[in-house]
Amino acid sequence: MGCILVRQSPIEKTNPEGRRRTESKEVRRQQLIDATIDSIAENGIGGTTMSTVTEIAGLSLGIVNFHFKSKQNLLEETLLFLAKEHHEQWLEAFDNAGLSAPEKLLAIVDAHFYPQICTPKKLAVWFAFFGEAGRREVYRSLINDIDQERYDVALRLCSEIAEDGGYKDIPPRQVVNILESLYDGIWLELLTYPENFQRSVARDHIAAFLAKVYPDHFRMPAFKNGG
Amino acid sequence: MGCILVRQSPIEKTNPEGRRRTESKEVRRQQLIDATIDSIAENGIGGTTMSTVTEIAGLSLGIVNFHFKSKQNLLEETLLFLAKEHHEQWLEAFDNAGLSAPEKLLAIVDAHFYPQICTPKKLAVWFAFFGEAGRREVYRSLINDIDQERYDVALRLCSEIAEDGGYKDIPPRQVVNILESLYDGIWLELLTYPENFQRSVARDHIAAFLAKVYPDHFRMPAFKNGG
DNA sequence: TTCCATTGAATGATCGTTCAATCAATGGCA
DNA sequence: TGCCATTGATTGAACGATCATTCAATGGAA
Repeated sequence: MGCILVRQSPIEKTNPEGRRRTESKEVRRQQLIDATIDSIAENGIGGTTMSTVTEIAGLSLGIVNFHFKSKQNLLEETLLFLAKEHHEQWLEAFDNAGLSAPEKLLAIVDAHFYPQICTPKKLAVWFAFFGEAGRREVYRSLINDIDQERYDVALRLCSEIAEDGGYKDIPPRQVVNILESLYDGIWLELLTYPENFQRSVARDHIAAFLAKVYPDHFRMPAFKNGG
Repeated sequence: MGCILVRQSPIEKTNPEGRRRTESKEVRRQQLIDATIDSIAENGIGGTTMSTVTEIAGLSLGIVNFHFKSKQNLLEETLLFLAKEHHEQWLEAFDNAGLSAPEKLLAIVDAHFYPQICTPKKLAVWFAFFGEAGRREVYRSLINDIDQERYDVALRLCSEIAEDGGYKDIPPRQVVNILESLYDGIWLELLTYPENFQRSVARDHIAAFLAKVYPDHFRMPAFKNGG
């Protein structure tokens, strides 16, 4: 969880438990963000306190207000971390995909179900933020730019596919709106009924939609019984 | 908001503001549930306190613990009220619809976007509950039976339609799963971007999906630019 | 007068935040 | 290298605010 990005200092001096007492700001901030994700997933935002976060991180109570302006700031940085992580993933998938528009679009879809992105823990945190009625505008404006880019790219791809295939009954914008709804809706199903769904099947549901809308450009996945 | 169900006592004696001081348990409970919906929509679950609820209801602080076992019990009764309200609506729509399976199914879809059900306030409350990570199991088991019925009915209808039309590429169960995901996902879009979507357009998105999956049984809605 | 709904002050618990004290790492100096 | 002063990270007790809940007192209906 972000540990890739942040270098741990070389082990020079360690306390009896093998942990350095002091670390760089960067390391501590990520450590606290990771602990916040764990705490929200387990206790919800309402049940997440400075105590739960610092206890999970194995640090002392006062340290959050040293590395973050406030608890609210810690929450916002946590949301931003998840948004950036997702953004990196789909952008990388997009770049590495084949050159055709369907391949590019399917890469974006698939990125939603990567093991690093689509974990029960992170889904719980996403919907914890989305569900915070009092601060929806704050959270939305935080990730708006990041989300907008994905929307725009998908719209461009769908327009190209629709043009190429002469698909006229559902305009590209509506296809993208349905796609975006499906991401969220299927994520919520995965979160609510984890025993009934697998990531791969969830992904196939979206692929099936695309195969129906753009039949000459996407292959219908094979569905077994159940799932 | 439920006011239809609960009779206000006849006005016999009123205080200077024109309100009776005492009311039946039934009236007070609904009054507090309505106030809870308002409070959650405005402040979130975390920001909803005994004070915010009783202030909105125009009652005194201590009254919630007189009519409900606890704050948590008030929250659960509120969720249950919304679930039952939704259940009533789609069941009535289902009964009043035409006899064919497509008509029945579309009635269930449409019920999700009734003005009484699909309000910004109530959507905010739904997702506030879904987002509560710490108590997801509690809330889920509360509404599970109610939701299961809709799922089963929809599955039966889709099976009938698939049989009738010889649709074989997406099994009925997967169609229903996608439908359920679309309800949630489109509700979330309506909640997050209320300025970009209208209820009727949101409903057409689902109708468009059905027209693609069961083309001989559902008509593709006409999409204008935008929306 | 009886009964029950209603009130709101009081209580104890828990929260976010502050900050003086403490600890460890680093750089300069001998 | 060995030693010390400086810097900055870390700790946790303390504080004030806010919360859910309790309950004795009050009000109104029958």
